[in-house]
Amino acid sequence: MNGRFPIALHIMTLLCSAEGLLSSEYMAGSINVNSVLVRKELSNLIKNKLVSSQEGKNGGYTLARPAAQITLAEIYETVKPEAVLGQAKNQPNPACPIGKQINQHITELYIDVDKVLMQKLGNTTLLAFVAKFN
Amino acid sequence: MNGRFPIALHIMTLLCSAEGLLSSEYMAGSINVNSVLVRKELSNLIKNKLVSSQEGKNGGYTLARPAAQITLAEIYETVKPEAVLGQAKNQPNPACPIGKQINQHITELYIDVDKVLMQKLGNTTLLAFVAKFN
DNA sequence: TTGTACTGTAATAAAAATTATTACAAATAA
DNA sequence: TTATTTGTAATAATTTTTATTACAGTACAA
Repeated sequence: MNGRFPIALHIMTLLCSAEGLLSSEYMAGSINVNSVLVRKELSNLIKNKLVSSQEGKNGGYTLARPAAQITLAEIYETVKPEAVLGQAKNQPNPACPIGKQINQHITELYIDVDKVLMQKLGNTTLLAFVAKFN
Repeated sequence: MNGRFPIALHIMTLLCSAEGLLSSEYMAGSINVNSVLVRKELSNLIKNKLVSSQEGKNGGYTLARPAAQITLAEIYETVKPEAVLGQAKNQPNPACPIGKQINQHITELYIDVDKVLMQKLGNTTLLAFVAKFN
């Protein structure tokens, strides 16, 4: 697993608590990662309609919708990996009766786990998450 | 995220459906990864009392307890990463009011998510998981 | 209309994590 | 006592992640 979700959440938190537009440079300063990485993640958030941007001088980024209407599930959705609990890159032996079937059963398990996870994350709005900050 | 959980689950599934002892070499053949990696994961499963081993010729591995008494939560526990939904390696800017606090709030969120996840995985025994195989 | 400060994105490099390989000591069955 | 297996360390190869550099395009503002 990588750091995409924490970074996306950090971005969304910053945007939620900001007045106007924020630049990727400013956010990179708060998160403490490279600004190109921030813009890449923002580009992804824009594609998913959670953020909107304004190009040009004095441009920047802002939430596309009210924070009360955005859940953590939607944010996670934008960075969600193929496999919730990890994906091995091996190809199990098709000649083995277990190896032949295991990927299918893991996939089914992951679908169930994902459901539970999304339900949990869907319970918290971005606004509620940010409200916890002092 | 890495492939440790699928591999650990594959190991446990093989052991569950086996009669006697299985060698790491055999399991590596089914999983299709290096046998040293399998032994490393087995070593971890042994440390967590889910597997026991027998050294020497004709040695191998077997479940330490009946599969009906082992849940997927216990298996996940043995490979669980620090951060369920990913960990960024950045150190957020302590001079930023958001950056200063975000890690604490992410940690709290992760504790909640972990609870839900473990509950879900705790509902399925290894025996039940393996029963799905044809 | 020109300079400045942004976004957007590609290409590449650096760093970190994961997996594979090699090697060998120790155990135990035959 | 030989063969087979676990246990583990050291190292190499591969893959993934993150950083850096570069620059085109947009829009504001003097």
